[in-house]
Amino acid sequence: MKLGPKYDPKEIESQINSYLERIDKRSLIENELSSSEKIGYVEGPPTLNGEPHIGHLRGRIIKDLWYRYKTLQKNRVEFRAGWDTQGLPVELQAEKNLGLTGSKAENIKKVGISRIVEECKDLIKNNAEKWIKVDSLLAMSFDYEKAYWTYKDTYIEREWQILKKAWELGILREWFRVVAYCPSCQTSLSNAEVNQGYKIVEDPSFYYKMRLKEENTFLVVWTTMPFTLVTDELIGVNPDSEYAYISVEKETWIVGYDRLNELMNAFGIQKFRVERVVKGIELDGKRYVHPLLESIPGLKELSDANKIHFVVAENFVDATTGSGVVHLSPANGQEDFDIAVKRNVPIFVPINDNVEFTEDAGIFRGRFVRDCDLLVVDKMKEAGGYLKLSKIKHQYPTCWRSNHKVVWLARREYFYMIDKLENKPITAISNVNFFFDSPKNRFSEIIKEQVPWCISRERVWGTPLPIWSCNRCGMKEPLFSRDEIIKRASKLPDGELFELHRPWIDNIEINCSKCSNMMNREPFVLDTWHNSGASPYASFSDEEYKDLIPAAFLTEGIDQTRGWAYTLLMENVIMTNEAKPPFQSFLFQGHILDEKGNKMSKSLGNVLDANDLLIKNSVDAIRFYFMWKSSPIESLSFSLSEMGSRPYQVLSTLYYLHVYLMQNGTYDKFDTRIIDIDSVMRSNSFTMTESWILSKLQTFIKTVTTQLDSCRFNEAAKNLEEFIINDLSQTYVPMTRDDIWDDSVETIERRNVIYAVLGFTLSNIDIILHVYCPFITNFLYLICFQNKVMVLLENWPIFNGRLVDINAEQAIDSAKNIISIVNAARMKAKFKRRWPVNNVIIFAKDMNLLESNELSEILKKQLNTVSLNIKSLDFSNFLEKINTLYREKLVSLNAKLKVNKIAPRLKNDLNKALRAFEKINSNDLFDQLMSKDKFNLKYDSGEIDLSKDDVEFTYAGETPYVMVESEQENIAVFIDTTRSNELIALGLMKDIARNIQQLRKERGFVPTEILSYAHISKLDVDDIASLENHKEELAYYVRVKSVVITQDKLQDIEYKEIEIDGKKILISVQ
RNA sequence: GGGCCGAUAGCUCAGCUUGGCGGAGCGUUCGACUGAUAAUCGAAAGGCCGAGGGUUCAAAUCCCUUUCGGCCCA
Repeated sequence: MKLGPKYDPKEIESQINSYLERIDKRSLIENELSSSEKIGYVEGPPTLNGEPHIGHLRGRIIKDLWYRYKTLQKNRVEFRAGWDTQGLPVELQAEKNLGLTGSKAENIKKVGISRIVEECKDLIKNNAEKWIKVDSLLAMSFDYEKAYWTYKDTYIEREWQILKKAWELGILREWFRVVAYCPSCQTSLSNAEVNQGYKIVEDPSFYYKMRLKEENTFLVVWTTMPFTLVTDELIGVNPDSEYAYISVEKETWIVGYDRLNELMNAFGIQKFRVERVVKGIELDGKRYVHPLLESIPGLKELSDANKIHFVVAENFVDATTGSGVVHLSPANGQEDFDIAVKRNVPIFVPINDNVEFTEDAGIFRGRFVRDCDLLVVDKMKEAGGYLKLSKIKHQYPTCWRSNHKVVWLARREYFYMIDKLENKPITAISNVNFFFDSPKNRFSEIIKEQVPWCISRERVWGTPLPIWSCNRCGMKEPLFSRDEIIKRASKLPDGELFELHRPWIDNIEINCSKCSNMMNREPFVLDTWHNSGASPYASFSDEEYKDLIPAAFLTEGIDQTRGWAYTLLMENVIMTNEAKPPFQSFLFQGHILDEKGNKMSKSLGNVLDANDLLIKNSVDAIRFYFMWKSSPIESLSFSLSEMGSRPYQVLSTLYYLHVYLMQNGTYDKFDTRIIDIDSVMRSNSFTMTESWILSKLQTFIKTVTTQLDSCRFNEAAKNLEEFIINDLSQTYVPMTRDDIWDDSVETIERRNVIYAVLGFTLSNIDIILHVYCPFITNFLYLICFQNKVMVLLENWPIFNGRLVDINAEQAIDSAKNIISIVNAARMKAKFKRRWPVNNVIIFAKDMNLLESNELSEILKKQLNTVSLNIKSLDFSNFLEKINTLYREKLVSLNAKLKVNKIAPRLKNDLNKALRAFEKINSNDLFDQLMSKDKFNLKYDSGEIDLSKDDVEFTYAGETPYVMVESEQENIAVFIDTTRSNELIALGLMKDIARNIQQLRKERGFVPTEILSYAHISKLDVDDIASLENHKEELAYYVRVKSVVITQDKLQDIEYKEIEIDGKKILISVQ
């Protein structure tokens, strides 16, 4: 590896990659950390249904940053990759790959479950390879050999142990879940599938009436799904809305008051009278008679027992649609179901797996439920409950595959009854570090909801639910391990090593231990969230689980709060049956958005491929940019051009700082590998500048460490930026540049001190920045320092109080301020910085720091001034301040009358007085005011005594001084703008030197090389004379042996024409 | 529909906890510096602090309402 003159990030990456391939990183680290404490990590496994895009990068960068940080701090991190392999997205992708476009049932019939499962496995294998490729471009440090895969039998068996625990604790039970069910595919749809399938469809709009039991009054009810009258259990009204009792012919009806007129219009009823109006809440509890009871035995049974068929007033009821009165069918709607549970009403579900009504539905038995709409309407007509039937078009979910309208259906499923965990989950997270308040609160809110978690899914590709049910007596028997299954099996068609997946697990025959009849496995696989949520336990051995869990640190996207983080917690609490979290800390990350702040999505076409980005751009810059731009919990709008600006500059500056050190150090044969900072500090050549940068470095180390500990990666990155660019590159290097330029033997010690301090500081930065940018830091470290085989084996810098020098920090910091202000004064005076100034006077409030000789030497050099005076000034009293400056003859004063003060006293004489005032001398006025506290102003017809309060003074630098003042910093500077011939000559010399240096660069000479001649021609006669006196200095500055000044061009010299202050001259160097 | 988060200069973001002259970096214009540098320095331009209301001597900051965007849930 070589430190080239040009920063080429991609070249660095390839050199570092090939270097690291040649060494055994893992065993080197293990060796280095053999006696260190082990800490645990669990990878939030990416689902392998697709390829990584840039949205995935943020999490991976944070993970790797954390790993490197902890490793440098000498922790042994078990840093395994993990892959989420099961679940619906994978299953759907597999079907797509197989070219299956039919319904689920058809697909299975066509190719069989085993073909689909094999395709799932192929697919995840392929995608994992793509992920690993992106990871390697990104320099992820994962251990892939020990990666966990959620579909592997060993993993599944351990996952089952959590189920077992839940079963034993009575947390796992059967219960109903209202699912969107596609009758054609005969499978339930996930929420995501439902959401993508909303369409405008046509449905019946059916109005009917139900008589109240205790009054001769009818409720007018509306539904778009007449078949649900078969499962009708309750009628809902809004508690706060108004309902009207109206008389129509001989009957009394109840309808929503807001809907009354429209409804009567629709029914074609002109003659009706509003009897009275009540609030919905008053109707609560009134019983009603379902007219079809005699035809539906199951419903009649419940109704006779007075368990159903009464009015409930509930907020969710919308009183502004239909009749304002809705019927509730818990078997066919989520809200209906929730209300039924809340009101302790039994759930009536006379529907089988084919979505047909069962025996309990009486005359409707055997019919597909949706086909019963018209039959129900007919029966209602016969029973006298019919009011009106029409059509309505509305948004309704359809199956994205078959286009069939989905049916909402209460299905028997398996649940974790989370409320049975009581307050264990919330206690478990009380001591978890979430780094920021908002995600912790959010997570707590979710945990407090305690909604039952449905863990079963009617799918193919997932962890099978290992519970068998007897076909005859209904006995349930769980078998939570392969051994148990083998023991109970009466037939093992695939042998003892059968795969723990469908279809193989379903081939096993088990007979009921009670009635010895055939048992069938409950036809479910587990929710894939259960699958990945089991990872802290399932991906480790018992021993490892004991040592590594709770894991030290986890991080995932903020969307995983209710996802993985939640399931991890619940499963661990179940597994331990204690308030134990599986993680000690959890950082939730905001999402990556596009440049304009829009979310990235396939439909918008703004998704950026990770592989592409990483191949085309500097990986260090990508990593640094992601961490630098915003706080990890905020969303991050990704902009390629922004990435290429500031983050790139930081890295490029760091690169050239190393180039600077090596270029100069090598010239003096300085060995950057052996730097003993303690002995350097004892050297006589160790100055305040060195104290300053080393002290700054310590503060920097302390701050950055704290910030990384609290996941303020962006703040730490901003500090890195500040330190590299402003402190090191912009202050330390310029302040020591002249010392390095000197190449005499006598000053070698001074130069060695600078090299050592620069090297020490850079090596510290290399280690700290390594967690962000592994390539450039390894590269620079290996070339310049190389204590170890790679940075990762180094020690994280520790704050060293012995290197702290607050005085030096403050002194140089204020010097920087002064330099800025003096530069402003130069601008004002149009005085180039290369021109030496005769004298600079600095007035400061706080003198202590500025009085050191060392500092004034630094200032003199940086300000390019012959002499420097530093004086104290009281900035708090305005008049005293200008008095001081005035006595020093540095300012000229200008006085103005404060008209609003004197006008009341002068009245009509005001103008006369003003004219008189214009004629007086401001200096005399000031003198008198200061000495006598008043000034007698005479004018035509009178006089007035002015006090200090009546006059406003302004001031400006008195020729030849130009003044700039910073009120904020309490500093005023004066520069003397007189230019003697000598100073003009010096300025000219420096201007020419600068141009010759530029020419050296253009002509490709190495900076340290001493050339033979510099030629200067076409100067004025005067300039030639004055420059002659500075030939030696010029030779020193441009590193040539001899400077030749001629009036006319010399032959055979290739000149370059330059312009200095409007004069054209010729220069050359060779 | 509910919960949480965000909105401040052309861009990216601090400031809000605990009210007191609206800030930084980038970008733009002009000028300066520079033999490590795509770095830096000076000056200028650039703002109804998303909108509306309230509390207060005083609001970017506290309270209420609202709009838009993001995330989660329905």
